[in-house]
Amino acid sequence: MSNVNKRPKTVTALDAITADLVAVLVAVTDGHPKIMTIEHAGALPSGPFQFAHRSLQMGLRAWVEAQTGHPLGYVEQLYTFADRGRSGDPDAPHRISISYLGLTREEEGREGADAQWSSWYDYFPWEDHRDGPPAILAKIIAPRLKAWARAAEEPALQKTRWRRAAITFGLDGREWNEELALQRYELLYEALLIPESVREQGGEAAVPGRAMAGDHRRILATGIARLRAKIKYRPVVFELMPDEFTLLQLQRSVEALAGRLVHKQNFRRLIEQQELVEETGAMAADTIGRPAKLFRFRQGILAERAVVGTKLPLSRS
Amino acid sequence: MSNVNKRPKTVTALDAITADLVAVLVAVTDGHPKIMTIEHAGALPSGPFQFAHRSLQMGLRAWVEAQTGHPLGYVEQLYTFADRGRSGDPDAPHRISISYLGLTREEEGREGADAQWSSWYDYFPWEDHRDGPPAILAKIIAPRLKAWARAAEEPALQKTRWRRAAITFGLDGREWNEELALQRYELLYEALLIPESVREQGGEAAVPGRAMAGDHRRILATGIARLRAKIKYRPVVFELMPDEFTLLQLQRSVEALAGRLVHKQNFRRLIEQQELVEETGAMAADTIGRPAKLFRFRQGILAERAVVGTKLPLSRS
DNA sequence: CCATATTATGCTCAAGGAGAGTATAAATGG
DNA sequence: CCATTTATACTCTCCTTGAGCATAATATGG
Repeated sequence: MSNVNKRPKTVTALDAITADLVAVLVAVTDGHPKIMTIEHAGALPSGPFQFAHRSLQMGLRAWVEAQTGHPLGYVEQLYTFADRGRSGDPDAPHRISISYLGLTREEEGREGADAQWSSWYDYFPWEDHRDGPPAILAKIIAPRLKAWARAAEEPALQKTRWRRAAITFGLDGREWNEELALQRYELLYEALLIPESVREQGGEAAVPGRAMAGDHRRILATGIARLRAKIKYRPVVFELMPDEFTLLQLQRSVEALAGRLVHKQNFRRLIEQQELVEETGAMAADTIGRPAKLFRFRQGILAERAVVGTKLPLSRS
Repeated sequence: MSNVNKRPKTVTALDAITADLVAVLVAVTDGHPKIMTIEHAGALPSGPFQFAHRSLQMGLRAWVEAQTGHPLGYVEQLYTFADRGRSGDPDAPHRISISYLGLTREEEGREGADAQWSSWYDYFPWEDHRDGPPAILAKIIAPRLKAWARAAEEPALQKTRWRRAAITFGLDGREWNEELALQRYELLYEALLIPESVREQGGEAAVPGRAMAGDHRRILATGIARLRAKIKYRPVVFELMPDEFTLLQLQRSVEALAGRLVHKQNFRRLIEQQELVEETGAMAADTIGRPAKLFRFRQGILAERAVVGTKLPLSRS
């Protein structure tokens, strides 16, 4: 153990490592959760890591703002990937990818030629349960996972596999848990049901859902899972909202991210009792039905809530 | 934006980056939360990053087991630090530190010459509230933070500073929140009240608590905060327990990590109703008072609970 | 003008969970 | 036997949460 803390004194070519940033930039535009993509919606924005800033956070912030013109509201580090074989070429220089989650608002005409906003459900069609469980689940995913489970040699493994599938995808009468987005992707990956794993290890059919370069879709799944967990106890949704909004718009944004519906009255109760918002005095125009009050996020509450906590109602049942 | 995704083709010396792993290895020995340290308890175990494994997780696992002989139960990535100026020398090769949290059991005679187990409250004496708020809080920390707040130029900033201090440290009648360990460290760092920041930016007095090399104490604080949050909804405590244990021993371990006490009866109620444990049939020997039943962790439940969730009672009041 | 659709908003209720307290049981050491 | 210590079983109350009912305010089509 005594040699563990010896730090390398020199950097040789053999040690060569490159690091880059990968960003999951999220916005919600009238009920659609979007992510910034490049390469014809086939990759997440990424770029070589620069040490020009005091911290990774600030580096990412500056980088995103320079590249996209979007100010970044909330930033959070997601995960650092350095798995061998990510590039496919064993002699390639080792690459570490540090991924971040960032929240913004979609703004018109800000994207570059290569950059665009894409709905994240294009990549994960099984994740949107706002209109009930998507047909693809029962029709395609469940049967294939069952086949995968049955393909195991030992009966014990068959059972374990199927139980895992049932838990993560809410099959066999189990509840759907929207926070398991990453586990679901990883399970499909392991079962060779998505192009990314088929590409690497060879396999047959894939499940619907747009693929991405490298492991970008895994990174996106990580971001979705993290954000879905976070909105339940931190007021991060507000970063995605315009300055003024109705409570229904706020609710729709939460639902868009969570991929499931929320009880309207209870949602309002929770929002109001936590004093997260205040009335602007104005009413929403151009709406169907009874006009709604406009609200704005209470800035004063931010400092406190950012540390402590907030609750949003997302039932598990 | 179109140049964002261009990956660097060659690695030049200018790009040189080194990566290393830093581990927060936690064990609990009869009520004392311990971490593995090296360099006379002045640093966390760390070492150059090897790409010899399929993933960072597995790399860390193999590395820790080789170095310490400890099998690693639970492993979780904490954070990747790459702040400029971490080494002090601006010409030094850039270093990225990927930190991990690992849970084990302390075992006799396994440590190397340089490695030892240290109580984590040696580094964060203000974090242990099992015997009520530590005296150091009211006597030393609160006054110094008040002075720091008052030292601000503008009255508004003074107020903001003090409010932040009060929230994170539970002052002014606010509740203590054990999960804010990282925020507390960062606040003290910012207020130049700990050796690490004084060392960097110059300052006066420091608050009690052992310092560590580099930003290791920040990493440790990150690990503590993460673990304290995690034990409330994932059954990770069991990784720290021996094969058989009494419910009180289990409770004491939770309390050691959380740094606060738990209502005994409610703790048992929650543990039992979740079917996390099963009786071994044996009773604890060599105890004072009425002998307690011995329990073991229900292995069967692991697969399910690892995905879903568990609750441990840690009141906020 | 009225019926209908659509959204906003206020209120109630029942079940479950969480925090806290009481009471009793089983051991040990004097 | 008594004090002490730990184990274990219940109970009670408050709060939260999920869910539904009822009503208000607007627009539209007939």
